Amino acid sequence: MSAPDPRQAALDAVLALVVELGEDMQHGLAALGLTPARSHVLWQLRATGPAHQRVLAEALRTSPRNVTGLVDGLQQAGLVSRNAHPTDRRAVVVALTDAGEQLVDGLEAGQQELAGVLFADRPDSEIAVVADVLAAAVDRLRVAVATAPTVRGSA
Amino acid sequence: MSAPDPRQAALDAVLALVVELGEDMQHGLAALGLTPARSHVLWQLRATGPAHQRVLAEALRTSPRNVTGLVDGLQQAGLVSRNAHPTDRRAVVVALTDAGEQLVDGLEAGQQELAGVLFADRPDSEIAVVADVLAAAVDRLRVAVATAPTVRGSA
DNA sequence: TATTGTTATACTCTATAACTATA
DNA sequence: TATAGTTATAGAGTATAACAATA
Repeated sequence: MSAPDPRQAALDAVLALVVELGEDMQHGLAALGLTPARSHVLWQLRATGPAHQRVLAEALRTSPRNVTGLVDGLQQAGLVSRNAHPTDRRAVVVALTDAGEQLVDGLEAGQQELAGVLFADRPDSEIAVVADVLAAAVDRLRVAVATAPTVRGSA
Repeated sequence: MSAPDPRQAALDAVLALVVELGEDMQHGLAALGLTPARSHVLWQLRATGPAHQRVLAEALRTSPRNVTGLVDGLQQAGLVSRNAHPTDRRAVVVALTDAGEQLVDGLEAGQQELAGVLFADRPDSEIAVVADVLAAAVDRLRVAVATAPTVRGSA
């Protein structure tokens, strides 16, 4: 379609990857009885260890109400447990169960495998450029979002 | 965190960009009274012209039932119209209204602006590498998904 | 008999507001 | 009075199944 702006082409590729990646992830998670939102909770707990629901809500950038629902589902699936806070009887501490921890380990293994599939047959030098440029893009986007209310993409 | 596999680093950057990009898009769309799913319909209609709902369902990889709901919302917002099919009285042809077309134009302009923001201050040579590697990654992912049921990522 | 789109039903994610129990 | 988490309510996205109209 007539060689466009290289930046536009790069963004197009990113967006296409987003779509494809998102669908594959969703299918993979569904096969494990998970949803993207619930897997976020698991990843977060694994990164930070046991956490208050309020802290989880902030980290996931969602409402406390939503965390209640997500933790409900994960607890029912036996992937997390709700524990009493040692000093604050209002607070709930959410922690990964053994099954939950095992499941996230599996997700991480899948992710590494995925990285291999996506970038196979490409020299490390190119991959390094991609990682560098995209990491910088994330930073720029964060700054832009913080400055202006919204930069605006689409999908 | 100890220099990891460059491929893993690149995937991490992609995923981080996905999260940040996704949130910004969602905010931008919400400001226009849109959702990601509805904007997909608009983009699709713009790419292909007026379409049957059944074709839309396939293109969006969702159920016909879902298309009914999405088109309902867009029609109510005055962005698309439902028209009779010339020969098949069962079928409904969905088309962008002028307002809908205008809105997608605006989305595209925002997308181009976004591409500029993300990749500012980077030489074209690097951007070209990124576009090339990511486009290849999308292809590989599609093949992998078609071959194995799911490659598995996470989020 | 097959196809198009709909209604019916259900589940998840998300958000806001009101409420309870603590602090 | 403020905070943590819940219930109440509502809208959107998605999926399956049953159904009407048409092919």
